Amino acid sequence: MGAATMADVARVAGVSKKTISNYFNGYPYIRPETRARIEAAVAELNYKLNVSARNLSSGRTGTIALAMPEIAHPYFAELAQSVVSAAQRRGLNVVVEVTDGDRERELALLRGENGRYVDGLLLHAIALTADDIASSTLDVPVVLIGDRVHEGRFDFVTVANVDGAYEMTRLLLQSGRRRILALGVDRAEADTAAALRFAGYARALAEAGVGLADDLLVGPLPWNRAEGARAVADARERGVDFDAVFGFNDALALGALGELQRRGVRVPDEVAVAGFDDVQEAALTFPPLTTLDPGREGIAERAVSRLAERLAAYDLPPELFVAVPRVVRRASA
Amino acid sequence: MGAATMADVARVAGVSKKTISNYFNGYPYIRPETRARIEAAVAELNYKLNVSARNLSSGRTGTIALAMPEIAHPYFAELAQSVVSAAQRRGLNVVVEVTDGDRERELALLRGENGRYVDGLLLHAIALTADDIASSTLDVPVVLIGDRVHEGRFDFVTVANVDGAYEMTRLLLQSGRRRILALGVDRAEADTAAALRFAGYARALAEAGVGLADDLLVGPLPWNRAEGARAVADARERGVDFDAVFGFNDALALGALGELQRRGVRVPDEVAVAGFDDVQEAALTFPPLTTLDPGREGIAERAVSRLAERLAAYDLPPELFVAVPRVVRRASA
DNA sequence: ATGAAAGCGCTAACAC
DNA sequence: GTGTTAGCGCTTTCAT
Repeated sequence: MGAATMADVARVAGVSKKTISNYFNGYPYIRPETRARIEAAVAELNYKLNVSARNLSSGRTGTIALAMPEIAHPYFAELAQSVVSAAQRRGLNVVVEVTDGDRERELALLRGENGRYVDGLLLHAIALTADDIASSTLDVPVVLIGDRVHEGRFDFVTVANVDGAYEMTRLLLQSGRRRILALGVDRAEADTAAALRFAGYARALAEAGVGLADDLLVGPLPWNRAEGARAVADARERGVDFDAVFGFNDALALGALGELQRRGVRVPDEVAVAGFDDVQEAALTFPPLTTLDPGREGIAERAVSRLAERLAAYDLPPELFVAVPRVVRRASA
Repeated sequence: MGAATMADVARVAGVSKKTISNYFNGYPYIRPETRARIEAAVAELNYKLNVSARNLSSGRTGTIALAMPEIAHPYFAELAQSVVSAAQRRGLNVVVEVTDGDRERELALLRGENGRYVDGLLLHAIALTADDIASSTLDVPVVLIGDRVHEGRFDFVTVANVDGAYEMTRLLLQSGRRRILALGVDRAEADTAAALRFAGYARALAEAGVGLADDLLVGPLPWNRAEGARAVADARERGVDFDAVFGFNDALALGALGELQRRGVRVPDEVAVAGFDDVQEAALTFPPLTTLDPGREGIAERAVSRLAERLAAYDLPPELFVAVPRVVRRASA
């Protein structure tokens, strides 16, 4: 048996292979009657274009890879959704690679260990160092997404972490809060989200003449909900006095919010709560969470469009795109 | 320039092309010294296997498509994660297709309109009819995932919706609840999740000698959080008396839970709340949500492994796999 | 354990 | 508008 080929379709339709190829590639100048004969032949033979053959011949795959630590986390799920939509709009398919935030897996992608199977790579790495990134031997375009700003060979799409955290902290200060529990602090590595968001927090406090208090800085810790809840429970147990919580991501903030409610603390009257990410759920809690919208759609769109540009034109200089988060004020702060 | 090919690597390593091919395909009988020369040549030339060429030559792509209505919804995000993991374990890549639950897009996939670009399709369709599915002209294996049981040409992986809803309703009845608000009811189409879960609910009530009350059946409505909240608000406004809420998915249940809290109704003391899906968040609310775990991991694993089986062996009879949901009892009911 | 040669099914250049 | 031809870079017999 064996599936029908273009040659078969050409024969049945009584035209040349090239015309069939034209048909499938959207070439406009095909006579309506020819077109009809082609369509009939395609239906008769149940012909399916062999994309592998096209790929080999054209040197492109029409596919990009999206690599990220995980999919199930709301932030990444929403990002993946936006990336896939943006890619679909451009006729690109998306292969999703899950790295578990494992440096080896991230490196493997930058080394192209699986061979050349996509036209480009969108990589949200979390474990790679600047040197790792510089050492890439990949021969297709790469666009990095993430928090650590890596100026270097690749395009980079990131979020204004410092400014975002600064704005949110200012909002809390303006509403009269002075003892703001910061969840997710980690100053060990300079360019992580944890360090950058802390920097914004610290800057706002300094500007307002409010001192940094060690007992209000919680971290390093994993940025998930359980830890957010635990941190708040802990602070209360230890008798730490605070009138606001700023979770450096929504998961931490939502965990904190839940724990405060469990303890009967009124939000925002007694304690205000703010997050960072604007995941869908943030709008749906009670009270809904005040947070920072990083502009996920914009990030995805920019990352995909930049990759698409590189697919078309080589030798573009690396570009840095910084999305500016927008404060989304809801009832929690 | 042009990237290096196997022939180049063969030349530099001083072996034949076939040996290079063997090397990349995990053929074990290659002398260590040969292997070393190959590796040196690969590094020197920065050679990347051309997967398109391999695909054309071998007639396989090593890639499957996962098509679903959306990614950002927690249920689908978690399913996608599990599918990608299961596929990675088998050395398969996953292309994610988003259909928006649009029948035309779902049909396009079953018609193979994009040509042959994957070895198989995992389709979580929500709009397709049995006829649509029967009309598929796709020439690669298809495994359907979903709520509507479609016995037919394709393998089908689903959840025991009736039994699950029955068990949960029994649990509520056993804890003394008699007026159970059912969220998401829709009896219009026989084999939808809405109809099946309702059937389980009704069966449990009947068995317990509790009558169906029209004012306790809410739907049809979209199965999201806002609707869950609205349904509860509505019921309370209208003075409907209920001592439990069974949301036919977690989104509805979580919306209901939030609304009850907003209104100061104690959960589960005054009203118990139960859901269906066991999304991650269900464990993290306050109180944590009692729900049904459909066994997402198992579903994903089964769907992928069935597809992998079909990739290897043709002419397997279609199989129906029904995951039995497990009650996860938490504090809300 | 390795080599030689024949395709896989398409695209792209160019001709008409 | 349509046809001809020469590859794209592998895998796969079949030999050795």
